[in-house]
Amino acid sequence: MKMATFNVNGITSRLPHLLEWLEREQPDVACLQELKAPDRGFPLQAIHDAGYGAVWSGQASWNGVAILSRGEDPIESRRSLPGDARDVHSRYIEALAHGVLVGCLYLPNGNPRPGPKFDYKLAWFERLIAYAQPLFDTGYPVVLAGDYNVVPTDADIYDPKNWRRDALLQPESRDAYERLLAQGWTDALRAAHPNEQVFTFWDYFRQHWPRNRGLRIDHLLLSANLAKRIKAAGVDRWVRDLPKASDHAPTWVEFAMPRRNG
DNA sequence: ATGCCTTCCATAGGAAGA
Repeated sequence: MKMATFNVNGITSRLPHLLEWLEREQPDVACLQELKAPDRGFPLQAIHDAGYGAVWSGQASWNGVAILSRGEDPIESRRSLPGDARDVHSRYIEALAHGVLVGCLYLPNGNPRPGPKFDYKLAWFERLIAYAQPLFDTGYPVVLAGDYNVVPTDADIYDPKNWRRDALLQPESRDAYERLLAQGWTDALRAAHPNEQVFTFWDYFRQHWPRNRGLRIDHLLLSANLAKRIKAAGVDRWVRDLPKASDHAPTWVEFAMPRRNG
């Protein structure tokens, strides 16, 4: 059982890459972020043809999240994060897929800082922390996967020097991430690769991809019962190397799961 | 301090990303 997260940076532009990736890697569940398309622009037919069911929450121009599930329709349980009825950004969707409750999130970037966007990021993070605690406490198998827009430590970036003032490295952002983990969640990539640098994002500027100047900002957080079943975790870097690639690469975790009946 | 490059929306160039 393999679960992945992929910030596509535009589902319309990236559809050929998405389909090529699904075909080659066959994730059982895929969380997508930055659809940058309204609901009616979601390419459901192509995704069905690839063998996946989907739920999605779109928005014109910005944001937008989706959950794909191989061979079944995900059962949607929620399509926004509670705690602020005025927040209309499409940044959270949740569904039951392959026996796991999957929360797919696109946490606000927060730049420029200081300012209202950084305040929004921290407020969104607090809503996530408040929502995640009772979810963890249910004991249900849960994955909270997505683009967290947080570089957890200085080991998760090629060189923190030029990013020191960026919202992704702020002590407040990192503290919020660590408080979320302190509820009991396991950062799958960190757990599977405790002593090596793993990047999931390389920006379009300054030839950062060819020079492997990356950041780790896409994370899969696992409930306790899933964390003990981690078999492997990694990043599908070949997708970042395609022409006209997203600036993020698909990031995944594989579990050793008991066979389900049927 | 800003631009770098890429997306969307629209059809020029601005907003946003990170």
